[in-house]
Amino acid sequence: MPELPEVETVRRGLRQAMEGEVIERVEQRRADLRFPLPRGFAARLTGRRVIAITRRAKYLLADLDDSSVLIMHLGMSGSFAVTLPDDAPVADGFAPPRRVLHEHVVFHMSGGARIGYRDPRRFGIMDIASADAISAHRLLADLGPEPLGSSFSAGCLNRRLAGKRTSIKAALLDQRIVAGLGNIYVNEALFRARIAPARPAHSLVRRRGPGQELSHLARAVKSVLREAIDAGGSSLRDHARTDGSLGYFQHAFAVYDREHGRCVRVECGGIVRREVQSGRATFWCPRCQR
DNA sequence: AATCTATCCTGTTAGC
DNA sequence: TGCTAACAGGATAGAT
Repeated sequence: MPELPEVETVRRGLRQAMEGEVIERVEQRRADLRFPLPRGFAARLTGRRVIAITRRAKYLLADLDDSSVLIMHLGMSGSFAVTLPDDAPVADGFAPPRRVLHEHVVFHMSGGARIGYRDPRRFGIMDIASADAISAHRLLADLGPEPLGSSFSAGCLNRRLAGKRTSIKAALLDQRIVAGLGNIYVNEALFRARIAPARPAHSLVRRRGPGQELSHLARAVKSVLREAIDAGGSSLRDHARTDGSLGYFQHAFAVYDREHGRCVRVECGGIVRREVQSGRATFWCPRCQR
């Protein structure tokens, strides 16, 4: 589920509960998620103080006080739930704590927070790496620029899309070109930029530097991600903030999951279409996206 | 080299 | 109501 805005929302929640605190205990309830958890996973984290929770693309990174880094990816269905000591249910004796289904890892923090990682489909990832080699880690090494960073721009797209014969939609989903977009936000950004998803990527490239289309596109990517972060992400099925509250950017979708809907540009009058493009649902307004 | 396809896994939902 | 099939926000190994 989670794309960059959802991961960023989760990061902000984890900061509250983890930064500056010591991981006092780790419960590991299965040996693997998408990949096997590293050897000695719980032992290597126990007693470590969390210096910072950062994000690279859709990866969450917990910098620890021994120069190691806990790398976490939510895959399609991963979520974190933070329970603070104050949240403890009043002892009325009628609500025994029910074991959460598909909760695979639990961190118990020195401040009393309980942080449960739940991931029904188990496409998520956890790994521990050394801080000095973090950007060379196999999961992070090939990632393109952060779309909200200063290195991502129309000029950057102009260079990276040159000669790409694949569709602009597939290109934006490629984490090597720009890192953090997924299916929802690619659809939304292309709508904002009024670019048809099936356009060959190279057809947007201009020899002498980025043209209007890529300028619009770079701006659209940034604006849709910023607005989604401000809304706490999009809650379709799995995504919730770490306190359980829902994001609400799904109400702002212009095209995603709006097949047969009227184009939100009222003067357009087009009808949103859905088509499967390289195996993924694509939504767009054929009238204003060209 | 670039680009597609199938696949990991489970839960939800659309359709019969 | 109950069953089955299709589909889901990701990423990648392997085929072409």
